[in-house]
Amino acid sequence: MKDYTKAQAEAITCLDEPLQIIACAGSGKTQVISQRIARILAQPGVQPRNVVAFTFTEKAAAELKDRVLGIVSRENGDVTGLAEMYIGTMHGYCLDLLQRLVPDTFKFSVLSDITARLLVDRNSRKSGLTVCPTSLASTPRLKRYLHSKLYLQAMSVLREDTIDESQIPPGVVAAQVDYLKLLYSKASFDFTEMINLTVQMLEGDPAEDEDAAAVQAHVREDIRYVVVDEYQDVNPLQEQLIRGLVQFGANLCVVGDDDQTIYQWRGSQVSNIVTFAGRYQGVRQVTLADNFRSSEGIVELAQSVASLIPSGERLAKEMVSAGSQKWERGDLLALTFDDDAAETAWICDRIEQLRGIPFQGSPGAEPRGLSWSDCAVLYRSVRADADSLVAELRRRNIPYVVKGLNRLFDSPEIQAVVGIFRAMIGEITDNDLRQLWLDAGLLPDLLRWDDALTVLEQGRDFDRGKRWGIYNIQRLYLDFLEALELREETLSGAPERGELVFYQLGKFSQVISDFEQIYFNTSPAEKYDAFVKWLTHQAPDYYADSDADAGYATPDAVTLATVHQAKGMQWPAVFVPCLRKNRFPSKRQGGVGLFHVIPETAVDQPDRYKGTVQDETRLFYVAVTRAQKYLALTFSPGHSQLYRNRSLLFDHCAAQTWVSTRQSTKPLPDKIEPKALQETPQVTISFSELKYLLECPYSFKLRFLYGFNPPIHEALGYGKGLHDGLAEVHKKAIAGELLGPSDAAELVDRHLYLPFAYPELRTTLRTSAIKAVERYFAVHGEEIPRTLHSEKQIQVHVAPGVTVDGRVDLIRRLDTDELSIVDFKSTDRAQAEDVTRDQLHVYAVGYEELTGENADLIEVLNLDEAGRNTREEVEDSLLAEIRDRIREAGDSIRSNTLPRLDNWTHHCERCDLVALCRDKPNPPAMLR
DNA sequence: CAGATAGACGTTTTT
DNA sequence: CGTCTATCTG
Repeated sequence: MKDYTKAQAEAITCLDEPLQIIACAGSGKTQVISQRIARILAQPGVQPRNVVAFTFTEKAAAELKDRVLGIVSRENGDVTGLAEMYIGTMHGYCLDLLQRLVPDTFKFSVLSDITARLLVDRNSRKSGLTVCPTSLASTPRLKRYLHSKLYLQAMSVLREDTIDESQIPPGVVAAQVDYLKLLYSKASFDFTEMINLTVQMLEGDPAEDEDAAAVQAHVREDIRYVVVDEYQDVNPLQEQLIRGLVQFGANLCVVGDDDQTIYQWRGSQVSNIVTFAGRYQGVRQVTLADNFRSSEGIVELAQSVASLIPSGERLAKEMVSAGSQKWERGDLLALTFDDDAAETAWICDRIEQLRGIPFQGSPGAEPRGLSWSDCAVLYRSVRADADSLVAELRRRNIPYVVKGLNRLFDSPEIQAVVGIFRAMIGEITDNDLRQLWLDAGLLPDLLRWDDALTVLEQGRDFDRGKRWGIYNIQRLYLDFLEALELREETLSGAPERGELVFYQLGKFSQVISDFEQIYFNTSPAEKYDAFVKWLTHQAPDYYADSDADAGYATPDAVTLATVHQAKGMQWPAVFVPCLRKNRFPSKRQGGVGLFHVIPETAVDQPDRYKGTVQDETRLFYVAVTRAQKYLALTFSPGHSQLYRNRSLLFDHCAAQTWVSTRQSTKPLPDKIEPKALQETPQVTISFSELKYLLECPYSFKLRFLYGFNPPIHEALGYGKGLHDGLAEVHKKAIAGELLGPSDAAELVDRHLYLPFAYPELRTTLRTSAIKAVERYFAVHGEEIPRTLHSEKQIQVHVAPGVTVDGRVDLIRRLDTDELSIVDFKSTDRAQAEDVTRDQLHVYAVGYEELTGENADLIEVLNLDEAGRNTREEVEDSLLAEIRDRIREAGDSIRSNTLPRLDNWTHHCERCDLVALCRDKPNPPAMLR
């Protein structure tokens, strides 16, 4: 405990009172939370499953998990059972909770922003979109495509915020009812509904609703400690969730910094954190004021920025520098330039100057030379302002990464791909298409073009068969690429180009999946027509700010990001350019907005959704506190009238004594060898991903790094439905309730969801599913009471930062008293889950980590009529070997060495993406 | 010099 | 559609 400050130690040891930790920037918050969780776990009688910790992002969760694991294994030497502690996002928690305890939701899947929009657009009336009234005189109704985003925002706000329902127009209420009806009829959650339904379960009457009773019983029995990180960004619905989880007396600890609230436009409410102590009884407040990240100059500057926020809207606190960095005159700069070009040039000059300057991460550490990745340029808007810097960095050959902006549809490669479908419906000629592909540099082998055209020709023929499912867009796309024999290596240009192009092609495969998931059951001609229209008019906008990070490897490059994306990060040198009036603080937005659907007065603190000067000040505070030592704030007049003047934030900073307004002419210290700080990224993969990785690293790369998806199969959902049905059987058995063959039809009807099947297939599959369940009861009925666990969540920690997680179908005690790990297998041709011995041994490793107990047997139970079951002993030698192989697999992801198999194997035979990898070997001459 | 009016312009994003 | 700026008007 002596490495901690007094405040930190107080936070760590306070386990029994409601605790509010106010953590200033760089105060070692994550370390404190992890240490506190380790303390909780060390108490006698506390099990890992008694602890729930929420983070804002998956990334933050991975980091926290790894820290806790590190501390626990160091201090206790044993991490058994830790997989049962939940550390993750609230969304993930709610989804998991529902799909464990509420059988009706087992079959539900989650819509992304994009697929939710597609669903609303396609069902414009049924979703309520076009019937939802607005207060606009000129646009009395919302329009398809144009307003689906706004409509979804309103649908979220209505559920997430504190709303005065009496003020909501009846038409809007009716629209919302329609929307939810559609969502549930499609067995889908949007991001809000996972939390909303969980809250309903937590607040429902257990006497009336058996699902609510099950959820509440679980919470009452298991949850004893709840920790909420980034508490300042919690919205009212999430606050309700937290209250529901602690309603039976669990301890609550919230951690946050009100000065860093930057998501109020998404509904988060600063007042949650500001009034926390007044809303819960006997709250202990601890302020972590020591900043271990930045120099005194930066801390003082940040303090002066925070003081611009009116005192009634923030918690009083005084951040102090712990002296981890030394402030020197000239580290902090506020500079003005005549134009954009001069500003950009200076930033590049400065980055080049700083490269190789000795830097110590903490006092006493070995100095290293700063490198590219130690510099970050943070914008209010990357989209609006970053172009000129990108051009200059490229001109100077300085490596850089622009976060979160990919502009997928701008690239000639994607335009060429879009051309395939435009040509298909006759919007452009085949010659135009060829020209597009030539211009994009995607035709290494012109001879193959005719084969590709044949694929197109066949695709155009809508009289091939009656079933709409055979007119599969994804299939056509992959066939087209296959006909061209397009390979990563054979593309012209620099070697990295192949990787870049494949990344784009893979993203496009994801675009097709998104579309086809919603439009699968549309007549072929209409479907292709709608696809092209969507690709030209909507998709570029939908995907404009979609995720662009390619894998886990971190390049040594300058980071360009928005301030929002920089949250939680730090760099030795930070640049904040384009500090222009109306940009930062940003001018308020016009346009058709939320309050044209929902009356402003019905919402508590409606200003959140509009953006205030205080919000912008908090955002700027976040930007400043990212810097460890060097911080440059710059301004040059923008091109348009609106952005000609200096930002008031810039002027405020320039007036601070710690800041220089002219760069010093004194020479910088002597340079040493630049050495990038290599952070080992956290790698978390699922069992199914691991399966691909162990079989063929390149197949893993194509699927999970590039994003290629296999075509949708009409029977998709069959295997899942069977699994879910049996899961309910076994879960009920654990609770003491035994189902039998007469329940088979009801089970299948509850769990089998076949969104892509045509009517005839649906009937066939339903019948065979019922038979399979009946057969299961007939063959295994007597063993059902021997269930120990069903759908058991397990995790394997192989090496620091490498986690594999997944679920084991069934764990049971045989009549021989042996412990058996069981995997169900069904012939679901869409997702032929081939369970290998390797994979089952991974389960055995996971089970051992979870319970400390060794499994004796691994079994595969085939649910098919003709299928064979297998049963074999767990092999200890294989267990050790599998650990090594997973560790290697983790390393290969991090270093991005994911090569093809050396030669054609049986894995290639069954791989549905093999066309993107290699040719089929020629059959032996005799067979030709 | 206050007030009216025309014209320019349009952010951030996890789950 | 709303906000900010420049310019015009009395």
